[in-house]
Amino acid sequence: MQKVWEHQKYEEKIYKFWEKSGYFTPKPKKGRKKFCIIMPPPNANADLHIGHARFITIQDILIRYHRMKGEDVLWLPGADHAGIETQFVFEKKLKEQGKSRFDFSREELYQLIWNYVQENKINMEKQIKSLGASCDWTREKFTLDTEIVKIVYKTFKRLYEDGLVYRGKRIVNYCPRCGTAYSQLETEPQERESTLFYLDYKTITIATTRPETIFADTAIAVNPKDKRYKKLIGKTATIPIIKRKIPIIADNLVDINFGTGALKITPGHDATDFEIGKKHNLPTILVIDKQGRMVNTPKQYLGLKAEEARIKVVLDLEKEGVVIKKEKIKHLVSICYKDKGLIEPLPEEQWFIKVEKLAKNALSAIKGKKVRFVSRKYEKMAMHWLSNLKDWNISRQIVWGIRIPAWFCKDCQKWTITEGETPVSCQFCYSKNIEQDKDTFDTWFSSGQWPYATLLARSGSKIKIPLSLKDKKRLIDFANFYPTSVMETGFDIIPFWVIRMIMLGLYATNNVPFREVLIHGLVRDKEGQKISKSKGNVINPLEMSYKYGTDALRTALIWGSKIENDISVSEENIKGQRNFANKLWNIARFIKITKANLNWGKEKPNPQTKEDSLIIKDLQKTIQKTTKQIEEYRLNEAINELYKFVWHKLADKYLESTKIKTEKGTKIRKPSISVLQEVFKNCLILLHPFMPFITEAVWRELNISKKPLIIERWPIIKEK
RNA sequence: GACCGCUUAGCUCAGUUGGCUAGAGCGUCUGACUUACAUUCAGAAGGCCGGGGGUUCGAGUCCCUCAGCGGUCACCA
Repeated sequence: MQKVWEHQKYEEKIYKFWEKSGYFTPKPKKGRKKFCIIMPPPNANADLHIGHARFITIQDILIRYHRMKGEDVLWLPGADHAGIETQFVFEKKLKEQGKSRFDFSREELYQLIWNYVQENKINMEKQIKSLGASCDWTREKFTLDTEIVKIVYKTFKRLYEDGLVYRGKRIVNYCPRCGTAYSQLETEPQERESTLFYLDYKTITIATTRPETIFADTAIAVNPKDKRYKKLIGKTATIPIIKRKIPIIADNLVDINFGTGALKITPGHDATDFEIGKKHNLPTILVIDKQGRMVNTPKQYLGLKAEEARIKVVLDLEKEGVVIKKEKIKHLVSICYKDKGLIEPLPEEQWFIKVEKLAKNALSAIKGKKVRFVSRKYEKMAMHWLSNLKDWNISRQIVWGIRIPAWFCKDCQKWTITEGETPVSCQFCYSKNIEQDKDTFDTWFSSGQWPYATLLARSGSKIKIPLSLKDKKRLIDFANFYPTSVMETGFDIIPFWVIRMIMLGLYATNNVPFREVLIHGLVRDKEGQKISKSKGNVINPLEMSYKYGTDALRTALIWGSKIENDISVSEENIKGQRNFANKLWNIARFIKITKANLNWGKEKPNPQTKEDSLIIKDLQKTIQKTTKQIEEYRLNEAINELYKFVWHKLADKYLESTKIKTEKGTKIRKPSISVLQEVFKNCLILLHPFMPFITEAVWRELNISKKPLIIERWPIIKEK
């Protein structure tokens, strides 16, 4: 054995050995406990970052621990096509080459992105492997795999038949630059300073920040409780410039204290106004188109961008003398989460999921502890979201994704929904004049089905959704591993992903997709700052793994903070863990040099000195403690416990007490060897989930067993 | 504005049914060239556990309150 742990010589070989031997692939037996984690599929559009490394480590620790307990363990890896994200990244690349998506046909563009993603996927798999992830690559899934897509289609069709999917005209969050609508979740509020204009509508004065939309006004609303305006309800007001008369109506959505308490209603360009307009049967007028330019206005504004039009309109209003007051206010506007530009609320025909019922079922599953959140704060977050959800817009006007299996009949104006196959004709009037919707599904609609889709996909497509018990006999993976054990993921995607998996899982399978939810915090830098490229504090996990060893990186990623909390990681931390790995290596080396590794385990541990008894007692305590800590997901405490035991109790104290100096060199007291073997063997077992490479390497170097460590049994201490 | 969380050593953080002298890593300081390991060893300093009040035999831990920080949400035009 070399003087120091040289991880680079071992890691790749050991990983290949594990994978080739099939230890990552479960061979389920009846009656054995099952443990399953579906890996949150990383987006197949970039390198792994330190955050990925952390969650892969956490999941691998749990997986290895349960595997060593002798359970049937499945960790299913995957990759996400990540619709908008990926198309966005790809378009950026095109831009660098001086091209844009409009230079290609739909098919060409799809193929180009496909190739790009395939490349990334292979790269990503390599990176996950280098972190020691013991996931079952034979079951790897991609969100665009044929089998997965089939299941997504089926779910969509059934939702449609159940009346839970509808096509409706609603205000959507349209980004004129991205050329697509977004869901409620994909917009961000941003504080902006704007001018609030008080405009004279003859009978009443209103306040608005968007005077360019006055041409789309179809009413003025006041609060019914507002004494100032009671007499005016039912009368009319007059839009300046175009002099159109519009009714004054009452609606309690209007805030009495804002502006003048009178709100101009523009159903075409504002979500609240759209709602009010619907309630009062007001017409919808559009004055801004999808490119963000003015339409349906007096000639002088036509074709202008909305913000340019505003300046011109204000000038004209001032000329007319109807601007009563101007006031600077700070208010929140919606911006696109991708390009940070203004979102234009527009009424659009899109596919929506009615979420009320689904959310209600998800809520009661959480309340009934069918899904248990390990951390209470995140449970509250999920419940808060579920209680406030709006209908989910699942259409995206992009190419990269699963195309919606809906065909529009130009003759009878009805939609034919299929399970993916192209219909011969309209199912209502049999016209052949049909055309498929150009839109694709929101990525989260497919990843929301991930737990059951991945487990079912292996069994072929002859699956009915919802699944019946009869199906289960045939569907082995699904029967064995669903509901999965733990969903381990980041808090930022609780609303996008976690709650939707619960909703869709319950809907499609009548069962929750997972029993527990473990949410991890962010990786931060040494000072606790968020990691970002612009701050220049990026920690590259692959570089660190290469420099200090994967085991060191892994332990550093769970060291010191609770899983659910943010963690500070620095190169010094990783170095410190590298030192620990080296300490472990050198204990092994010492054992080998002194030939204390011969006949490993032949003799039962036979404590003779008080140090012998003490270390055996301490070992038992450590086993008990760490087992409990892992069970309760307190991985930081477990690794700290093991660190202290190995370094300070075993190496510093016990090992020193067994040394005898002879003329030929240092030896270990013979009667203590059996004790030392017992203790060290258990250290390797307990550390294996955290530091899989070095423990497996040492296990082999010392010839402890013919069986590899990865499938060695976790020790059980009987409680007294 | 609403909801949630945090405040413990110089720094980053543990401390889960309230109970030994409040811990870890890093950092700092003193000493050691001795060895399986200098990626080492022996030791030390450093804490009114944010402020105040309460419950209790006993509070870092439970309750109330104040302050500071952070997060999530929100239709205020």
